[in-house]
Amino acid sequence: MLSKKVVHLFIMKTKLESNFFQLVYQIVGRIPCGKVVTYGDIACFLGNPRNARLVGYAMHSCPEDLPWHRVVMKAGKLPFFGTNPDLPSQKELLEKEGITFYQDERIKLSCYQWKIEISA
DNA sequence: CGAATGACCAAGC
DNA sequence: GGCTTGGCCATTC
Repeated sequence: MLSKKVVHLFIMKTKLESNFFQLVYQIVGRIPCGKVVTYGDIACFLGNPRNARLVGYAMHSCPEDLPWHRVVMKAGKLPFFGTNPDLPSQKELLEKEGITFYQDERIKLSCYQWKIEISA
């Protein structure tokens, strides 16, 4: 986990939009290619380990340019299995980045989980 | 301001 | 291992 100081700085930085959602968006937007993050990790990073649900709620109304597909559940499952026929499914997007899955559509978290860090 | 909502999580069976 | 239950708390209505 990160030091509280880093988290504090990060929050200060994004204080303009002190909304929980905005912070979530900031983090998701910084996820590197080929990596994934869990809802719980994001919640932890923001200082509220129990807010995983809110993170998911934030994703529900996320901007289109956000790589939301890199956010997965803790068990490695995909939270939102492509309901939109027009858009590529989350699995497809991840596979395109070189991420592979088990047969049961679960991701290999141990390999791809990203340690959240904010280095400007 | 109170009540409902939710792309989650951990514990229990 | 999978399914069910309760709790969490910011956002919305």
